[in-house]
Amino acid sequence: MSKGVTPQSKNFSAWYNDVVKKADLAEHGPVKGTMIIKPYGFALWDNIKEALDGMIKESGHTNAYFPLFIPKSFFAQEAKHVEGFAKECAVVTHTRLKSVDGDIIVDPESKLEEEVIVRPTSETVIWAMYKKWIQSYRDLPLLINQWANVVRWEMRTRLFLRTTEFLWQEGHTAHATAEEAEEETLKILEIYRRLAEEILAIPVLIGRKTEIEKFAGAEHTYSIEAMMRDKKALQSGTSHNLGQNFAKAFNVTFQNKDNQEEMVYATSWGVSTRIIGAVIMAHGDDKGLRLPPKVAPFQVVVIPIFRNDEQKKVIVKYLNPILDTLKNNLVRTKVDWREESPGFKFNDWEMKGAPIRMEIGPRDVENNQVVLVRRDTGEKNSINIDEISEIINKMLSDIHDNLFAEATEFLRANIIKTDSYDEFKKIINNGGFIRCGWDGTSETELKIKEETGATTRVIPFDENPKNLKCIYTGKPAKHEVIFAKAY
RNA sequence: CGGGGUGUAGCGCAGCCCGGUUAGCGCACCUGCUUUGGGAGCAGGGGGUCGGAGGUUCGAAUCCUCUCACCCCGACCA
Repeated sequence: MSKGVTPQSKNFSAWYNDVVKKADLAEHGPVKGTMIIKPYGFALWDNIKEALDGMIKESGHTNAYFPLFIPKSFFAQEAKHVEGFAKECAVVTHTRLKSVDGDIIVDPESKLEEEVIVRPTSETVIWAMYKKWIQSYRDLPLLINQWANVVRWEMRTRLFLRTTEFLWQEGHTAHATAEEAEEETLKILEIYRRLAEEILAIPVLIGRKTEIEKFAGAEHTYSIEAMMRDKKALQSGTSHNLGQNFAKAFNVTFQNKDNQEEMVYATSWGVSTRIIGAVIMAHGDDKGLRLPPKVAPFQVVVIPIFRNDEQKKVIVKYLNPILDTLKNNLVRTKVDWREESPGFKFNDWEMKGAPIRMEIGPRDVENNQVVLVRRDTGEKNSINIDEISEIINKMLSDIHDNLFAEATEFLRANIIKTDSYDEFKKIINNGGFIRCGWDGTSETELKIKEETGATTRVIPFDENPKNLKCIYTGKPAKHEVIFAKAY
């Protein structure tokens, strides 16, 4: 096993790092906390992005692009927002370097009058623009999304989960009424749920964030929360109802049908490259990644097996019509012609999580068959090439369903209801989500966090606080909440 | 920012305490032959001046001073 990865059971963190590296997804950049997303990892992101972008557009949003740089003064406008981000902003103070005695230094003469902030998120620039764009109710709703990079100078970073710079989409919408903004916020949350469950095969809990956990500057925040295989939570997408906070901060008003001036209502929402971390940790096993077929860079990886050039020629000839068939069926296929042994390639593609492996050797050519091996179950079958497209399509869909079912069962089995704080502490220690009553106060939340490391993940939509008592204070519960240790 | 640690070949490390010929090892890489249905073998080969600067010394990867970077643990976070 020396060539494999650290087993999950031994050290989940080490397993994660090993897999990211060995599956060739990403590596560290030269500046602390930065990440190089390698071609295989980026192909995965591209597929996720394409799926999400499609859903965002389908629901009436259009893409645009706003600048990376934001004037410092823009951050003065929304107090809570600043408070939330001030401690992690990269600030541009100079615009030039110069060479002094062979050393490169920042040219002091190039100091900027007003420093420029590298966006940690784009609410402020976007709302400064929206002010110009919105005058009438006819300008609303304004439904814009952008794919961008943002920078948050975090203390502790981990590839995909928390990097100094990350990629994401951020949606920013403006509405005429509070109801419409709320509807939008929930509509997006549903898109995120579908992305997680229907595309990535990751079951999620959905609900509202508490005051403490909500976005800086939001009225309230909704999120999708996934359970990783170490039973910790990963917030995988958030949708914020910003109320009129940003409209007030940037003085964005419109005239309604009754000729009255009103403040605009806003939402913002985002999914980042962090979701790749969710894919890794929700499905991966000790052999490596198990990628959901809908986003796997290669859905079928072909391993040709031959002993000499003549056999290779035979395989190529045999393979060509099969590849054509798969291509016509829009199956993403890769033939691994590398000069490595088949055994090496089997392991390598298991590490990389390719959903289906197709082995083709002399035996298969002779019998008009191919060997298919499922990554999720390890199941191995010989099939006749005449049935190849139906079988592969079915298998890809089965793999998705199976990954989802497995993760759903895992989630279900590890959400525990309790009313005992002792049991709460035990469960949090061993890993798992807790569903329990909470008195609704931030004090209680903070104390629990301090004592156990667990935070509230969401107030689930299907909560039922009646007859429940707060897990900590014993007072009547205001809400039923999910507590867990989170990434 | 507090505590701990590490910088020697592309990667992972040994050597350093007790200075001394051409600085080693594993993986990776290159060439050749044999292999190839679960991580191939043998033979040959290329590549580093030891994070940086200064100092001690006949001599420094090794001792001293300064400095830079990164990693791990904490407070903060999608």
